[in-house]
Amino acid sequence: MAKPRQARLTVIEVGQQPDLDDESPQLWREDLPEVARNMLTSAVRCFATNGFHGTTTRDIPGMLGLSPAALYVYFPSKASVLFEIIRTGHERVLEHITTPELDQLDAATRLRTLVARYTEWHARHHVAARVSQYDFTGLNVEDYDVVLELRQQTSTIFRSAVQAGVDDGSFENVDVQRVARAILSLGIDLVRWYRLDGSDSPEQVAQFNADLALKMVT
Amino acid sequence: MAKPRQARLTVIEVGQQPDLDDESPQLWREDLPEVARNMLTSAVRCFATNGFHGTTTRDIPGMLGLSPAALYVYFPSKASVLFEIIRTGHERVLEHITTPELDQLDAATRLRTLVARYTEWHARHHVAARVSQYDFTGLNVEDYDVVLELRQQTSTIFRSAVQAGVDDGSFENVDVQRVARAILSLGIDLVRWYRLDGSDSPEQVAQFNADLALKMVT
DNA sequence: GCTAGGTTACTAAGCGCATAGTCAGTCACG
DNA sequence: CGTGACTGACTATGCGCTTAGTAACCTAGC
Repeated sequence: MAKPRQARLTVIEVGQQPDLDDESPQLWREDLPEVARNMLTSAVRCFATNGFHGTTTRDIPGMLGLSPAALYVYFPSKASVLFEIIRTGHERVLEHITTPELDQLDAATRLRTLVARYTEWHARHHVAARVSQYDFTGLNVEDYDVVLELRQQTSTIFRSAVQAGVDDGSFENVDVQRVARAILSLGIDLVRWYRLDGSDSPEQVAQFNADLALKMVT
Repeated sequence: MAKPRQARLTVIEVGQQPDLDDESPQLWREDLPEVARNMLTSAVRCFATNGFHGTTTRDIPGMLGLSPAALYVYFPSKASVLFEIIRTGHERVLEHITTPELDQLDAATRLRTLVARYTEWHARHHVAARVSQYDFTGLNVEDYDVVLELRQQTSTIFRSAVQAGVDDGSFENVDVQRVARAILSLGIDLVRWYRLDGSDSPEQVAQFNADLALKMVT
């Protein structure tokens, strides 16, 4: 029986509170070392619980049973960990709602699909999404700009979908900007209260929000 | 001409960025000294910009041109400042949506009024409301419980209003819990993006959200 | 099979600075 | 001369980050 490399007990179980359980651990880039990906998962949980400024550089590796210095083996700074999380989150949600077949659909189905996908993603990754939304201001200026660009691309996709339905007459003549904002609000605000162990499955909230979006435009 | 008591220039103008301008300064308890109320206004702006943990005890009195120690003349700790802000915010919004004549109205008008009032309040006090929503987790346990109670009262008012319409048949047979949550989301998520100097007045967003709420139940 | 030399994956210790909070003291005003 | 309003100077602790070091493992040569 091999002697364990690491004598100290890992405290990763502490992070397994039900409200911090989601699919965020599967989010990270494959080319990162496994420990780096664990570090991001740990950081996501710390940031989601205490915020970026409320989390210390000891907390993040500490959750993995590693020493404070271990963080700096994989990341140059605490801020770079935050950026990696938020950028990845924004990229993933964008690629999840961007599918080529969407343009072939009629306006109503297109909007339904978009809202359902957006909502389901936020439900499945609500811990990482919470960090992406709430600790946005912890980013430094250059990083902020990168993320802002991704956010604007996302908004544009929703506005276009609403606009398309208004143009072809299948939706009412609604205020496109405001309706798109309201639809995004429903998806984003989910991260404030959603729990995977609650009564609503990701698919159920997704369907519910898609229904609401359709009601908003008719 | 009276020599100014305070030689140092006040930096209160720094807080007058357009996105930090709202009616929060009128929120505080009348029985607090004027300087204490200024301190709360200053703290609201700091917390809204950098979060509770991202704000130092020097920042808050510093915005008023006062020394670091001045904060402790009016408040026992930084955490007590946060609590005063969040508690006051939650109390004020609750008293703003709780009006006796509401029960006399038909279900649709009642819901419209409720949503419009809730939304308008969040628009007018979006800076304080942002702190109330985002720095919620900075509270210690006892304080958290006090605020949670106020939040639950607010939720209940919305759920009852939706339920009433379902019961008397003026609304569709919707999922009351989910619809109420979606309506609250629209009001709360406002604080993430709303600016008083933007294109939407508080009355306009209020009307828009009230319309959306009605669409959700029909 | 055994070891020298190199590599991987971390840690122990701590530096310098920032931060929350304290308290004796000061100063304008009545 | 007292009082209310506030400050200067301070302390103890916590924080982000660095650096030199090391245990465990891998590989090559004999």
